Amino acid sequence: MSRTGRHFFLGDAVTVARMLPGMDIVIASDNLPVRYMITETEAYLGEEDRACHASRGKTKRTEVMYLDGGRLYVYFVYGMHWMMNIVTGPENHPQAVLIRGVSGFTGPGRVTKALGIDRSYNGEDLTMSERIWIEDKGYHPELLSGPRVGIGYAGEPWISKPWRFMIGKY
DNA sequence: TCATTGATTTCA
DNA sequence: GAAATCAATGAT
Repeated sequence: MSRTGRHFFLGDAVTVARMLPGMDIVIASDNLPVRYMITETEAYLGEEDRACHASRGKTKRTEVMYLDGGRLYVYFVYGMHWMMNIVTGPENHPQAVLIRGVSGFTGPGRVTKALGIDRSYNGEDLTMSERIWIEDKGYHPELLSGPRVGIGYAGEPWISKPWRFMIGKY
């Protein structure tokens, strides 16, 4: 059992998004570690990417994405759902990977509900935290990819970028 | 297909 | 300040 360190998260969001499915999120909020295998991710790639929240510059909400990779970017949307993202890339390269699914829970809102993720996890450092981290068990299955969900406002070419990844095969 | 729901952002 | 927006979900 080994916690994934900083180096892994300094890669670009697409690279990290492709590596995460098959890896585990370990959450120890009640002092008892519980593992969930990541099954689906999406990459949001910097200020250029109109679908990325950082495309309109640094704000109070997006500032955590400007730190170096390995931290959580957690935000609230539609008045009811928390979204959990992992910040990637070096400092001042705002990128993140949305966790869309884990074993047993499909959909980003359901994932955060299952894991008990809320605002208190925003900025949490996955390389240091006592309550949440990532482990690589060496399982890296074949992935399917496709366009990201719910970002029609971003326009082309961003709508069509195949930056959604999920475990599966044809 | 529609209602829900409130923080964040944008516009004035 | 007020108005619009929104990485979604569950019910109808």
